[in-house]
Amino acid sequence: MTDSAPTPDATPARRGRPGYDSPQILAAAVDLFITHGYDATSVAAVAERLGLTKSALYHHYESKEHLLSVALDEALGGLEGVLDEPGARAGAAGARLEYVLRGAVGVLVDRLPYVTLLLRVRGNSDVERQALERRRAFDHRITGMLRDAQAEGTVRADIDPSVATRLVFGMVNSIVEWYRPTGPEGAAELADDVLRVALDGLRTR
Amino acid sequence: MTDSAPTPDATPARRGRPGYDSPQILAAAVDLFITHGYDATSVAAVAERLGLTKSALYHHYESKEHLLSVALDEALGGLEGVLDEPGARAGAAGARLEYVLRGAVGVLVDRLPYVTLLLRVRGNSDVERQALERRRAFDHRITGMLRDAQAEGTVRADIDPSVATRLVFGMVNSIVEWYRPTGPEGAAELADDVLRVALDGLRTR
DNA sequence: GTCTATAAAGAGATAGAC
DNA sequence: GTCTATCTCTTTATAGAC
Repeated sequence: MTDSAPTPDATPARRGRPGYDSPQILAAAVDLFITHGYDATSVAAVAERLGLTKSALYHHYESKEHLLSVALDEALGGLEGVLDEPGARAGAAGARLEYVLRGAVGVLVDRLPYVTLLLRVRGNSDVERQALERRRAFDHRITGMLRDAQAEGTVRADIDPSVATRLVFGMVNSIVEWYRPTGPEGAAELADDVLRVALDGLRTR
Repeated sequence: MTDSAPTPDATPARRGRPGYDSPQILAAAVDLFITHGYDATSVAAVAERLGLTKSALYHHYESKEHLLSVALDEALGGLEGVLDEPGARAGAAGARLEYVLRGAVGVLVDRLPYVTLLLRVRGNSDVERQALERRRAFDHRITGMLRDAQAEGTVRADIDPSVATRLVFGMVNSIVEWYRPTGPEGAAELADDVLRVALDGLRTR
């Protein structure tokens, strides 16, 4: 997706040493970043996981931070993509908000490791700060949508729209802490549960 | 709260060098752990923040991990304390659940840095794994409460109690990502907003 | 209770051979 | 595209003086 444009020689049959491509290396790195934390993960550990040396890895990615940057872009691109889909751009604000919530859950599940990594970024470098800035922009667009839904009367107006957005996306984002695609619950059911709680609450009526 | 039992000499008037006590050192360390991440924060950085040398700091805490351990205990003790209060132990399950949710928000706000740190722990050492174990035990007690509330009919039964607990506590926990006590919203108002969304949802009726 | 100095290990990154 | 070897810097932690 990111750097995987085929190189001039299409390497039809692989020979000799493994020969990883960039996405495979990225996936391994992200897995380690999530498990042990970005800072606690050494480049040597990523190389070892792949059965490579550090130097071989540096041939594919110019720095540890470059790995992080590509991974964060994968997550942010997915989330921003939801906002650009027709269902998020046309119709009543309440329906658009529902569409975006469902879409965000979908991206979370589809790109679980990348979004997990994104949600752990705290802004300790330029790469991280730029990612946080894109996250903020995403949040602001949702907040605007929720405010519109309050104005049209489909969402309760007794909560500040910014607080409501943060609470609901806090709930959505927390999915990365426990959801595993191998479990009994599918992505669609998960999204249904999220929408049930977010829109109608836990209380019986 | 943790190590602050007064030492034999009560040091009535301070003389000479700063002379920090353990809680002050802990607070500085936790602040840096949160800002830059535990792994990315060096002991030297903590010492520098306090105007001390590393050696002076090692006189108070035997290791970097000991600082983490005491900080996590501060957060876990607060959360576990809520479950031991009368309001969490007697009455209808729905009311107890509501009490615990409000109490958890209170602890989050009161001990914001410590709980923030707790919520970033991933289990990379014995100290972290023990903290995660205590968090899991806390969650299980809440899940039981929610299941009881479903049985008594005060909480909707069409969502798995474990999923419901995770979603609602995902929302509660996400507060540490943005809430600052200096802002316009007080802890009680925040808890009200959380309960509104968690129990009744965003949708108007 | 704080200091200077240092040990020992590991980090990110590069050079240059194959 | 991968290797070995190495550079330089930072890390946690300790020794021992004051």
